[in-house]
Amino acid sequence: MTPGTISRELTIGQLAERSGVAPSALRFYEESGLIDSRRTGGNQRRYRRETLRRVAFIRVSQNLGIPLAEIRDALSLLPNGRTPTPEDWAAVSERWRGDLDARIHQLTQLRDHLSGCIGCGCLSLRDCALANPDDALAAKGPGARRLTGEGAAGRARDPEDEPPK
Amino acid sequence: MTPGTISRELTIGQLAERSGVAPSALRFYEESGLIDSRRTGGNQRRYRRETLRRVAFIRVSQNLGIPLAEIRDALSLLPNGRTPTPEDWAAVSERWRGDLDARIHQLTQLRDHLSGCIGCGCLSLRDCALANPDDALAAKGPGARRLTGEGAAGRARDPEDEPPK
DNA sequence: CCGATACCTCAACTTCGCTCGAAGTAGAGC
DNA sequence: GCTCTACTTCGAGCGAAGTTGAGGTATCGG
Repeated sequence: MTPGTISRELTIGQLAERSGVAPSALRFYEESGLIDSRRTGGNQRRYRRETLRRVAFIRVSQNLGIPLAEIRDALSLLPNGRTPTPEDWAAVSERWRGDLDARIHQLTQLRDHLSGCIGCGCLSLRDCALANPDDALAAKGPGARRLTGEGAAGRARDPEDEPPK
Repeated sequence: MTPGTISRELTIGQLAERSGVAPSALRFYEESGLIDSRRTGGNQRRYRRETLRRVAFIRVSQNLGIPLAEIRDALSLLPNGRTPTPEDWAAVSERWRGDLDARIHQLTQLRDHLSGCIGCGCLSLRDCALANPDDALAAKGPGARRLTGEGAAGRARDPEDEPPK
């Protein structure tokens, strides 16, 4: 390589270090179709620098509680071939906006009512939307728990269950 | 049973129906020390009605992304023997307050900056706190993913990775 | 008193998101 | 050319949060 031309590609170790994601996880992401790489003559992975951005997006999204499969779908909106522009990224991010809004709303409600609600009998839920994961968001909310659809924690109001005092 | 004296206890089926949580899950919670029951002569479970409230709390907390082990710890603050008062519940709920506040803050930041941030290079993170799960909350944030400590998604800023256009 | 339905235990299996180890190969520095 | 480290694949295992099924027992309504 001529001087001044630094390698614009990353090895898996470099990508791991810079993204803070373990090589094993990166291989796993690749296997799952979230990122891709080209191979050297000796079968080693080389990543475009842009992949750093992809990995960052993946971690942020995971943090949001979105499963990898869904993140993969979102990433598939990015152009292949061409390096994504800020506009491309904005379009992808837009996907989470609704989730994000709903989730913030839900958590805010929860914060403002949780303590009182549990004690008072409201958290026997039903109308109290707090614990109510019937909306799509809550179901996909935090994490790998694909609460298997169906009204989890619904209809629990119990007139006979009034706390003492 | 004398008429007028309705059974104040619930079978597992009744608890399941009213809480929206499957019997298998309730047995699992019991095994994990989150709820308890007395047994009939024939070895069947009978739950105090108060358990409904406990289960509701469990689901709400899970929804927050808190693992069962931690929920168990929180629930252990409730008095044993005596039926919890609203004040008891408030104390338990107080435990999540910090998490809740931090999480809301994080998601709000994310919402307000996500699109721009990813495209602009900021989401190569480091200073941009958005994807940064170094704080305790994010780690325990969504779900069963105990991101194994260590700065996941840190130091990824790359001056050489400027998007085109 | 009988039968239907709901319950019991226990072990095995599932999904997600990885990690670990073994056995072997590539590539960079001296 | 040699060595050392970083890489490769593959299969197994893990932890969380349950579900499923087999084989057996309670309890309730008629």
